[in-house]
Amino acid sequence: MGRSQELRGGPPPKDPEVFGPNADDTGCGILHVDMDAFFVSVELRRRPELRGRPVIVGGAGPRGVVSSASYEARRYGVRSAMPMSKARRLCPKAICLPPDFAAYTEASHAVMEIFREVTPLVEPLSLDEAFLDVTGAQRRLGRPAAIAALIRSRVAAEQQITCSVGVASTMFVAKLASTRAKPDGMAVVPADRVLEFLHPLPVAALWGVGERSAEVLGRLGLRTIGDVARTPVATLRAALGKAAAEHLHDLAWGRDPRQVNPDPVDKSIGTEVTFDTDVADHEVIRRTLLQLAGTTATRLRRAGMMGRTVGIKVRFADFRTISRSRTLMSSTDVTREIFRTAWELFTALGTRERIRLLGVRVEGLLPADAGVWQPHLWEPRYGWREAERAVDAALERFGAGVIRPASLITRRSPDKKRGVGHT
DNA sequence: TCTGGGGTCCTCAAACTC
DNA sequence: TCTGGAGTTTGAGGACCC
Repeated sequence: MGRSQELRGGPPPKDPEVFGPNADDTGCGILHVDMDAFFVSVELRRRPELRGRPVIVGGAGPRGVVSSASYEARRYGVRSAMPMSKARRLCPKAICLPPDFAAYTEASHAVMEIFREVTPLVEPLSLDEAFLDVTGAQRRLGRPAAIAALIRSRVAAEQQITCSVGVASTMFVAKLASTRAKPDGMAVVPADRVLEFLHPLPVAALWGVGERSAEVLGRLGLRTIGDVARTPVATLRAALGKAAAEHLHDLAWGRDPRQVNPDPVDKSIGTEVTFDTDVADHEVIRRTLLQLAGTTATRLRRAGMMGRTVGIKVRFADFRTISRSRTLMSSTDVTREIFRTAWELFTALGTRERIRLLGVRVEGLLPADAGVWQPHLWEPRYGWREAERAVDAALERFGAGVIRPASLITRRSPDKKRGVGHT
């Protein structure tokens, strides 16, 4: 969940007069709402006795990372995406909780529902943040800053979660503004003061600049967004490529043509797993790929989508990561077909190396009812697809785990992270 | 220190098509 | 029929986002 505040927004030069809640919000129809330490906040609702204490939500296994940290834990240097082992070292007193995505998803739906009562133009970015275009809601609900305040108070009152809101004329600036407002605050960037807001910020605050690009820009002597703005696009292009150069130069001048899109379509669906300990046994790998294919296929069917390209991702013990993919004759959402392709892609690698992570992904998605699915000539009218749909229905009714491929049935309860199917 | 899992988008090269 | 070039598709890899 997000990069650290230092990297993202730099030291926030808080000036309530200029970028505070009372700044001029004329023409600032875009809101970016970001929940504060969302996963932790959801946990604290049901465990209020933990309030005020350092709390970390993260993977419990030996290779888990921090998903969310309370502000008390952040004081010790704990950050999201940090290995849990390091987080525990930095803050031994922290209470560490395993993630409960079902609870976070439910809380997220409730919050998004509040947003949709304000405007239909809501674009969720993840479970804990969303863009809202409130341009059309102003006659009904008042100025953008007033709408932002309304949202903040409703989320706090109805969900017992604080959030921060950025109010601006573009999505990019609204996002930076919400970062500056954290925690539990609001920032307004007046349309005529965007450059004043943007240019002192570090280059890493630009959307699309991560560690690598920041390093490249640093070698050019570019430290702030203002530096990027004043650099000829041709120079940026030579360093970063055409698309990135033009994109960053535009953002640096406050130009962001994107509009809030309430119906973004999924382009791929996939599942991956990191083993607790590296695995070289091909039988374990085969079973893991079958399980990953099954999960992916189930998610595809649940989403009503099919895809034509099947890909695998393999991360070796030394963290080298490769991917392989193959485009099929027609789209699929069938476990057997996805697994068969994934296994063929894997065996074609001819590797015996120890593996840390395996992933299966299906790309090139189309709605399943788009009529693009073509059964093969030799495929029976009612085949695996129908069988798997029946399994979906049974799982829906009787719960996860009641049905699974015979090759995944083990005497022990399955634990994919230890390698599927040790018997 | 030792790096999750879900994704998107871009670049580049090779293969393919016209 | 062969060939070169342009455009498109595919596949791999990497950077980045939350």
